[in-house]
Amino acid sequence: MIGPGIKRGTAELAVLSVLEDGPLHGYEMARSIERQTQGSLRFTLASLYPLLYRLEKRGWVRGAWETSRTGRRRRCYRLTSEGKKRLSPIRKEWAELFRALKRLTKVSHA
Amino acid sequence: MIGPGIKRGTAELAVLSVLEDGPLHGYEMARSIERQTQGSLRFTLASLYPLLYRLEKRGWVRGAWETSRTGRRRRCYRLTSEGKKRLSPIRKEWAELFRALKRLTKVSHA
DNA sequence: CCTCTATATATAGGATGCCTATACGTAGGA
DNA sequence: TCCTACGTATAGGCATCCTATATATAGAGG
Repeated sequence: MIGPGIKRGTAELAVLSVLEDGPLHGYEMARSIERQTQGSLRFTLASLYPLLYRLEKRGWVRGAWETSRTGRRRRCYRLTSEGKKRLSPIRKEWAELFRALKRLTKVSHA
Repeated sequence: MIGPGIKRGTAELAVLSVLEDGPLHGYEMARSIERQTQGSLRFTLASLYPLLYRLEKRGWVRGAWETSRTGRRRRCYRLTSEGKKRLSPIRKEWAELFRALKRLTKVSHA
């Protein structure tokens, strides 16, 4: 049974997924998601930041302030081992949603 | 670019899809969606009815009161030609979301 | 007869997640 | 000087889903 949260949480899956490939700060995450999906999926920073705070509060990601060469302060997030562990069932839930919608309708998934 | 609405509207796609196979009343829609997805996707009637009113207001479905043999009154909804026309781009948008998430993460879609 | 379950529609109220708008601030090019 | 890119942060709004509740008929079992 797919929970209610899954039908929304696209951003959560996206963020955890890009963080799996290595630490990133918020601004770069948004860019990375947009680039990797060729512009299909975009999130505003205003939705990403609160999401990152939630994820950090849960212990799925950990943020650390750093200062770039140019002296700009930014918060670099990395996936925790807890977060890595949680990603797998989330992916399974999404796969289930895909299967369900595929059965119900005729959404191609090429 | 995937619109903001698409990341939710699972119910909309589901309802329009089951109505494509023939007219149904609300209660039966919920059963049909659950059955066709083998229980993976369920909606409460409390979310389906308001959705049907919205769809009817847009002219995508049309509801008609009918009385069953047993004398029970119920509202039978059918997909309008307008609704049929709208279903196709919605499916395309979902397919795009699937592709995007597939690229981003490693959601299997078997 | 009474109660329980299935059928059937309807609305109120709440939670959540994403949005726009706005704010603050640095760096670099025109 | 102004504009764009970079970078984080919060307030306020809206849509969609949820739970809870109301109403009402049909049929089965006690």
